[in-house]
Amino acid sequence: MVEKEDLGLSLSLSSSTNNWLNLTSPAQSQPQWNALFSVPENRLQGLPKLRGIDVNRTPVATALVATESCESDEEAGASCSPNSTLSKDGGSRKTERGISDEEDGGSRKKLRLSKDQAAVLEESFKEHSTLNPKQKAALAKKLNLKPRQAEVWFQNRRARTKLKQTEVDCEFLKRCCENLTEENRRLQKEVQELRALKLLSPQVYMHMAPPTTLILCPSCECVSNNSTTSACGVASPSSAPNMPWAPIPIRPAIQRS
DNA sequence: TAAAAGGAAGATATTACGTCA
DNA sequence: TGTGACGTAATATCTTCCTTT
Repeated sequence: MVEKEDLGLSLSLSSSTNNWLNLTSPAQSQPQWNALFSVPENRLQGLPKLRGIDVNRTPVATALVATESCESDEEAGASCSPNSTLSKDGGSRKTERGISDEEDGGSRKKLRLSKDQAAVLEESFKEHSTLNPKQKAALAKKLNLKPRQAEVWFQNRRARTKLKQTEVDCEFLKRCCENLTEENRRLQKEVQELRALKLLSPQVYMHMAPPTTLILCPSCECVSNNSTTSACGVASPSSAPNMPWAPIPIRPAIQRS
């Protein structure tokens, strides 16, 4: 699968049809996601303490053992979650074996990954945002985690990346909207001025330069007033006669009588 | 060859826990 | 010391893609 995070700017939230809108934006310069998501040092420093408990061992690890059979299934390619159910009222979960976490000896606990574990995961994520089963197993083994934990970390990491990207895209579109609104205002004003000019002195108007023509590039929809190439560099009709170019006269058609 | 069924994997929504101000 | 906000691990469910029949 194409890594969507690498696609520059795309607003679509669906997985396979995210090419409906592609805009040149600051995001194209590939934001430094790792900088955006880097965990503040001061936050990490407190993590290993955790009241002196090695979160990867007890009692969390003990509770996680309850899902061990599930993990082994997963290694064979099966997923755990569709077979488990959750009672919404108490958060008491029953596994496919019919044993709730509480019956297993503990409610849902969550561990904090150590600084080193997080760093390794981050490094791995830099290389590839998804894990194949082999990579998952290797990474889990390296970090002394369950494969499911590595998988979950990557899932959440992808979600965070996408959320951040969406925020950036949203900001960019806001700015686009503001710019277009301003441009529209300016053009409206220009139209009014030209209309007034035409009314007041038709002779001066007749000697003005011909209207500028904007070219709409069909591939990227950028607009250019260059007669041979669009802003994106795609050749215009004169050099590429097969391109479905659409010249846009920007000055309103004013009858010259 | 098209269609239905089923599974795998990722995306998304939500919950729950730990930390900090 | 209690509490609310926040980050994030974990879970549940949905969606998409691919393979098989």
